[in-house]
Amino acid sequence: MKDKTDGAPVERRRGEGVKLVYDILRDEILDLVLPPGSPIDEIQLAERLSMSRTPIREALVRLAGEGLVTTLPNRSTVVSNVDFLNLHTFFDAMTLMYRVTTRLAAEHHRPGDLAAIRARQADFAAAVAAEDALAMIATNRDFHATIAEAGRNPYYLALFCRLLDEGRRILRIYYSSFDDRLPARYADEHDAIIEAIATRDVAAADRLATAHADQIVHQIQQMIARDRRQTVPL
Amino acid sequence: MKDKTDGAPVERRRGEGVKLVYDILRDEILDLVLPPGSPIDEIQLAERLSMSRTPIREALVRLAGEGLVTTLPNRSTVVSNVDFLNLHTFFDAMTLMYRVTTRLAAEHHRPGDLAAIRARQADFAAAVAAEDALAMIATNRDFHATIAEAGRNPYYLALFCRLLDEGRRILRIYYSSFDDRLPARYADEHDAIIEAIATRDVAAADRLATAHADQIVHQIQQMIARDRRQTVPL
DNA sequence: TGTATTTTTTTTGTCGACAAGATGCCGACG
DNA sequence: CGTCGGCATCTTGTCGACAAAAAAAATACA
Repeated sequence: MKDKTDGAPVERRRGEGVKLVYDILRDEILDLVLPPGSPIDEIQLAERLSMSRTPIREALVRLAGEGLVTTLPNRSTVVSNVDFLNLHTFFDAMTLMYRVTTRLAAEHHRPGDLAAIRARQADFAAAVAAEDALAMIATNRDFHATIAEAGRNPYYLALFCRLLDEGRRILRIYYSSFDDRLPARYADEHDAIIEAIATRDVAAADRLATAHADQIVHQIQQMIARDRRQTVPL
Repeated sequence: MKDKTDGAPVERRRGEGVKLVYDILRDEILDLVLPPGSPIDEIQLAERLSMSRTPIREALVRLAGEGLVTTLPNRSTVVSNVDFLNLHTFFDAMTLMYRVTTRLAAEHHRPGDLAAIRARQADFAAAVAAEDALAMIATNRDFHATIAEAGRNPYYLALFCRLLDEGRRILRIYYSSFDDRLPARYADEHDAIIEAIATRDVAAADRLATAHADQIVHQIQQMIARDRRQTVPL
C-alpha cells in the first residue's frame, strides 16, 4: 500500500525527526486514524519513517506526557482511551477554561490579537460555509486557542489546549451524527464573543463564553445520548 | 566527595532507571539544589548514576514536558527559569485552582478521602510545630493535592500539582525570609477548609479556599517586595 | 481432549558508538 | 588593538545491536 509517509531513505536535518513523528502521531490520534486502544509499534514506525527507534521513543514519551498515549511497562504503548464514565469532569474543566480564557482575553488583549482572532473566526466561517464538519472542529479549536493566547496565561493556555484536543477526539467519535444546523449559531456566538473582547467587556465575555460552552457541552451530550448503543461494547 | 547517589555499578530492575533519574532531578529542581538556569549534563548524570544516557534523556524529555527543564536544540538542557515578570498569571491560576479543587472536594469527596486529608493536615501541623519551613512547604503542597484528588477531576489535579510544584520552587527562593509567624494561621485555615469539605458546604469551601489562596499570594508578594534587591541582577 | 509447562518469538528497555552541530580558542588580518 | 575566520573540543541527536520481559506457540502429561 502506498502511503504519503514514504519509506524511502530521506535526509533529515538533525532534531527534526522527533518533531515529525510527534506531529504525525498527534494528528493521527486526534483524527482517530489511530482509534483509542490502538497499539503503536515502534519498529513499524521506524521502518515507515526510515529512522531509528530512538526518536520514535522520544516522541512517544512526549505524547505520554500529554496523556495522548499510555505506555504499559514492558508492553506495547497504546493510544489512550476516552474516559466516557467521567466526561462530566471534562465538561466542567472545559466550561471553566472557556470562561477564564475569554475573560482574560477581554482584559489583556493587545493590538494584534484581535486581528488574529478575527482571522480564525473567518476560517471557522469558511468551514461552516463549506459544511465541512471536520474543518469546523479544527477551526473552532484554533479560534478559542487564539483567544486563550490573547489572555496571556500560559497555565490556562496549556490546559485549555489539552481539553480542546480531547474535545476534538470526542467530537470525531460522534462525527457521523454531527448536526450541521447548529454551527451557524456558533458563528454568531463567536462574533458576540469577539465584540465583548474588543470592547473589553469582561462581564459580557464571561457570560457569552459560559453560554457558548454550555451549547457545546449540551450538543456533545445529545450526541452521546443519541448514539449510546454504538459506544457500549457487546 | 561522597554522595548518596553512588557511582558504584548497582543492579537495577528493568524500567526502574528512568523513574530514578526523573525523581532525583525533579526533587533537586524543586528544592533548588539545581537552581534555575543550571545546565544538566547528560554524560555526567549517566556516570553518577552508572547508567547509559538513554534513560537520562527519557527523564529529561518528561521533565521538559512538565516545563521543569528547557532543552535548547543541539545545546545543553537547563533548569527552567521562574518567570518573575509574569507571576500574576501564576497567582491567578493558583487562586482559581485552590477554589475549584476545594469546591469539588466538598461536592464529591468519598468516605476515605477525609481521613487522607486529615492525615496530611497532621503532617503539616507537625512541620509547623517543628518550625521546619521546608517541611511546611512540602506538607502544605501535599495537603492541597490530596484535597484536589478528592475532587476527582484529573484535569484540575494535573494543573494544580504543576502550580503547587512551581510554588514550592518560588517559596524556596524566598526561604531565607520565610516568616514563621503566619503558619499557625494557615493551620487554622486548613482546619476550617476540612470542616467545610466534611459538611459539604460548597459555598464555605469556596470562600475559605479563596481567602487561603489570597493569604499565600499575599505572603509571596510581600517576600518578593522585601527581597527584590536580590532578584535583580547587577 | 484439556491443562500445565517449556520453548519460541516478539517487543521493549538499555547500551556503547558515531556523526552533526555548537562553543570556545587561537592565529591572521585590517 | 580589535575583529574575523579556521581549528579543536565538547555536547547532543541518532543509530544499530544486545538483553530482559512478556506474549504466543508448541509440547508433554493426565
